[in-house]
Amino acid sequence: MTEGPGFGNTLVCLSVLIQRRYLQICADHDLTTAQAQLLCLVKDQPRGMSELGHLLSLAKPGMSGLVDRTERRGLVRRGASEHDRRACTVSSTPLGKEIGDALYADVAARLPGIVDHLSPADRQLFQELVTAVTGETVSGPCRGDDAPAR
Amino acid sequence: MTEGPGFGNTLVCLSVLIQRRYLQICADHDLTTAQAQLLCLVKDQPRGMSELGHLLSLAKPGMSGLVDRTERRGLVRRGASEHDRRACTVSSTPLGKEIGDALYADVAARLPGIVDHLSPADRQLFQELVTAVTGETVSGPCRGDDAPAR
DNA sequence: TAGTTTAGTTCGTGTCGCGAACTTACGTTT
DNA sequence: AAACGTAAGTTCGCGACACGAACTAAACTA
Repeated sequence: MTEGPGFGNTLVCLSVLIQRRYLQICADHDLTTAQAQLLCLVKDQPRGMSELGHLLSLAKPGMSGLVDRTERRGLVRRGASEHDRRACTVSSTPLGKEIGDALYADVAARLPGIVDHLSPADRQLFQELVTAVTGETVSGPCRGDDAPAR
Repeated sequence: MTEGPGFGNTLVCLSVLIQRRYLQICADHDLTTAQAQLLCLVKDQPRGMSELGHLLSLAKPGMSGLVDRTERRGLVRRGASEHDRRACTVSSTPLGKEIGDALYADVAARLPGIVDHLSPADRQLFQELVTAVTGETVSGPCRGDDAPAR
């Protein structure tokens, strides 16, 4: 137990810091964070609803609603699955792909700004550690796996 | 620009990781994250609505609603301000204080679990860097100041 | 005293996400 | 083949959350 008692709370503060900036970036692209995350998962490949629900830690009604709203904005599209007539796949429309790519680039450009006041060496170190913490899952955009409970 | 293109997204992943765990801890204390943050800010001292709105980055209707809901649960109380009959202060009830303290302790105990798979040396390093990033604001619970725009 | 600013509230709207109940389709069993 | 259990999504009703606009009341200012 090397951590001081305040470390847990500091982590919350860090998360809030990131979330606020992320929210702002999403808003600049006229997206909510939920729709942004969906778009990022779908912009380069179609995915099934249950897969998305698992990645985003959403139950089925949550996924349905999110896809509904995003589809209504013309960013995403439901398609039929090949081998299962119950299932459907979610893919991005050209507009969605465009917005998703722009958002991704903007996140890459602007989010690291929260560490601007660190020295270059510390920035580098921080980046490596964050990558280690989030898991070696550097796979593409953003995963969301997290053993839900303990 | 030392950061790789994926760093911004990695930060989002980290934030999601923290948020999910935090959400679970809050749920275990029967709190939403919004109410938890409010409670933490108020459990050791009364604060005014506008101060809270600033700390939580909420507009006035958002604050009113949040305090409404939290007050309805008996965790928080509105009181009159000394020098301004328009203003009101928000303070915690004994129940709110109790729950807030328990939540705070639980956050301190369980949130650092996300770095469990790091080596002790890396953990220590990570903790220091996160503290540096969130600002020297180690003041008590959790602040929320963030220059809203870029 | 009149006009302006400030603190909070109320109202209407939209996003978000849950549980419960349901429909449809798949897979298996008998 | 008919029947059952299971899995994928949807719909409904609910509550939390937070915004802009419009409002009230108190404080400040001229």
